[in-house]
Amino acid sequence: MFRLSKTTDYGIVLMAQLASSPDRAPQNARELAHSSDLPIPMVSKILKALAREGLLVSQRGSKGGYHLARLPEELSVSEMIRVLEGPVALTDCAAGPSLCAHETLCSVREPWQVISRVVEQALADVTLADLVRRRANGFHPSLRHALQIERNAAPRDVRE
Amino acid sequence: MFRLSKTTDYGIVLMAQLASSPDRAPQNARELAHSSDLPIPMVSKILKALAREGLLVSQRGSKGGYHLARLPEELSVSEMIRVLEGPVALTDCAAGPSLCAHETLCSVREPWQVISRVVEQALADVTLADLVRRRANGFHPSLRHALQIERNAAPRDVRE
DNA sequence: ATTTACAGGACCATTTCGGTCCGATACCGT
DNA sequence: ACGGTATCGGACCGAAATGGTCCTGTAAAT
Repeated sequence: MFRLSKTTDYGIVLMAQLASSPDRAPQNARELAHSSDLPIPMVSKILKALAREGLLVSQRGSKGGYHLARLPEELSVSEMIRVLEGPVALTDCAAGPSLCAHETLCSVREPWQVISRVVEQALADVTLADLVRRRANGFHPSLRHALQIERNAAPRDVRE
Repeated sequence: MFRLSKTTDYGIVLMAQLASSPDRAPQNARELAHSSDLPIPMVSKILKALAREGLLVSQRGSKGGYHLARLPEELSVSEMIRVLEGPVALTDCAAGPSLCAHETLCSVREPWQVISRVVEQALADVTLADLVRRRANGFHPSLRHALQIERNAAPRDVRE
């Protein structure tokens, strides 16, 4: 259905939760599960993955928990997705060579690579810090194009 | 895994196949299956869906087949995806209201809507005609940003 | 009338996804 | 040193989506 998996979705919400904590103190799975209204085992599993991949730092034992491994400004949405979901690519052939049997004779492969790169770039232009800002004003300049359209409420290509 | 489904992938390949046919004569499922090296039943199923949704026009009977309902220049990738896969949105909450139980208290919902719109815009800027061009030079101006990066081979955000 | 080809389904196997649970290990406070 | 907490790593499971096939009916051309 072309959605991010729940795991990724929740993962980013959790990262945002951590980023918006005022004192940036470590939070444990139970606290995060409570504040984001998600089941604890799920939250725990996702946090483990994020820590294993180096986006979070874990602290075991009593008074333990997780905190961000980097500043929210230094962490792009594209990277969070890549870590939880794999390389950003709309098709297998755009992710890497020899993943699709038809790639030698397929004419749309190159375009897919370009499109995937455009999408990735858009996701790379949004940081975790942007996500926790109250409004969308601080987004990267390259997103102004789409934001403009949104503000003017004059979509060009919405036929449904 | 954040990929388009095979159905959508194949569907777009088939559309490209139809668009690149020189005389734009209707082609039947068997021909298309052969030229794209995909199983006939699968191709048939996808073509039916595309016709039902109005992207293709079907002609029954002998000498029948499918042809494009619109000019390749007038058909965006975003629309093909929307037809085969549903609305372009990275999360449920970005697709529409009341699809996610947490949407009232979730802080990242607005950003997701913006991001989804950016992605959709990128996909809307590529047409079927672009896909069948031999090179990617003719893409929409708003994609130059990413294309530049590709040409210069100086990616900013590739840590893997 | 016969042949061709789409239309609309039902149908199925396999994988993925969302979610849970457990034993082991590490850390803190007393 | 000990007990309480909390993460770590992994197995595990049911349900749903995915990829793919097949069959019956109907429209069109010769």
